[in-house]
Amino acid sequence: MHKPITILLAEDEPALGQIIKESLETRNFNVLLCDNGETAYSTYKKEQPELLVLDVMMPKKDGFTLAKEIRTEDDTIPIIFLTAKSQTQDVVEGFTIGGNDYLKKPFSMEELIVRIHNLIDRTKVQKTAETLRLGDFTFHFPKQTLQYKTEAAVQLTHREAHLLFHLLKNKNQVLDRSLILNKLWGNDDFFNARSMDVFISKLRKKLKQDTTLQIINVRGFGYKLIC
Amino acid sequence: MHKPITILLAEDEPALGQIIKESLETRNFNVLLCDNGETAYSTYKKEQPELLVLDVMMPKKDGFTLAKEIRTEDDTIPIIFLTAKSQTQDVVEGFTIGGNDYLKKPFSMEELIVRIHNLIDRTKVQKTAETLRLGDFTFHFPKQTLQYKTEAAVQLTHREAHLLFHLLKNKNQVLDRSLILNKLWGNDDFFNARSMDVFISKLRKKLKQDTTLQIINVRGFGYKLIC
DNA sequence: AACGAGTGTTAACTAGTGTTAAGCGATTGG
DNA sequence: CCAATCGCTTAACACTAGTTAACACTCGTT
Repeated sequence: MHKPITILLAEDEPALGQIIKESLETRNFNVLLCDNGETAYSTYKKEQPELLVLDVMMPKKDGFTLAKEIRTEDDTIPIIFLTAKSQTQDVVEGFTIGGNDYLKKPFSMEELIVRIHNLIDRTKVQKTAETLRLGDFTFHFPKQTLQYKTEAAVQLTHREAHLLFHLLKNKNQVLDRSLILNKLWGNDDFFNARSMDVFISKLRKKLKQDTTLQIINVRGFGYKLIC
Repeated sequence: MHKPITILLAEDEPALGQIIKESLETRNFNVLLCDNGETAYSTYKKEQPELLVLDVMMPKKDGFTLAKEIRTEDDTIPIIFLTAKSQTQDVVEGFTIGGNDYLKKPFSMEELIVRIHNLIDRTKVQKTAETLRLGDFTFHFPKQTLQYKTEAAVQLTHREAHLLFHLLKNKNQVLDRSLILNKLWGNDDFFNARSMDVFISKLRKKLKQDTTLQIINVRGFGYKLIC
């Protein structure tokens, strides 16, 4: 059993807010209910929830404005907007950028729960893929950059970055050849294996500034990144 | 306390105009009263009010004509029309699209004030929803403008704006080439793909003031906007 | 109708990326 | 110790993407 996820729910209509809160609680979420944008903001600051469900039309501070403020402090937290039917499609769609979603009222509780799970999964994936330290290097996987100490960051190619990412994820363990080949190339035939050799060679070259790092070969099995 | 909102009131009947003006002023609005369409237009140009209350029947220039002219310069400003009972229903309703509302004479001052507040809330919500943050840039999709910090906003073309919008909507994720091509160009043939390359190039140029932003290529798949 | 500004497409050239090939080096089991 | 296999490295190649400029088209103005 995982520990419950805390959701901040801002909804000014008391009856609806209570129904949503209770439904989510039966799904083992921890729900903080606020009835306007201002208390929602202070609750956010205090409790640091993992996800926000915000009604767009609220007294004192509307959902979009609130979202903007919170986004200046955390631009990865997933947000679901609850919108009245009067809201035009494209205005709302414009706000679905980057970890946002929206739901038109009236909606079914099932829909809401599905979207909550989607967003949580997506951000979990993203979090594992941030900046990684690798000896004297800083490896930023999303940006595909590799920086030696404070020197200028070197741009890696897509293949290089993914290969390094997998090696790093399994650092100090043997990483199976065919496993990577299947994951990055789709299959582990002879030619792809040769191609991978080339990339291992390239990575070694790019990592040799830090002599404590080594990609060593385990004949017949795969590679091991020592660090 | 917020700073007062400026309302342009165009009403040719002096007594009525004065009553409305005074009522609104007690509600802390700043009211500019004009008694015909032409002076209303020049006052609009000079003062840039946030909301318009226009009598439909006015000497020199009627309210609808005036609204049309103003809408060519600002198509989001909320407008409330004051109509005589002689006005047919559908003519008036046709004009309520897009941030407009209307009120049949005679009306109560309360009604007017409620509608003013509604429209102002609605446009406030829209405005915050429409401006998107992108690193140090502010991207306004409907206006197709891109502003670096507090510098003057740069006008984007239609293609540039749409492409950037989709990249932003899928920020930090790979956005499939053929998906964008089908969405923006209609199909993903060779020539459109070359055309898209050109726009990616243009966007990179326009975004390079903020070095934390990058449009990186994922060979064979598409692009990823890092921010 | 002619013009010009602005926008998007096509074309030509350049740069970058990943795959294939080939030769050499290392490791291991017989 | 030698042969077979596996891995390493470099370079050539094919393909994808990037950049710039020329061209074509649209639209509003004169």
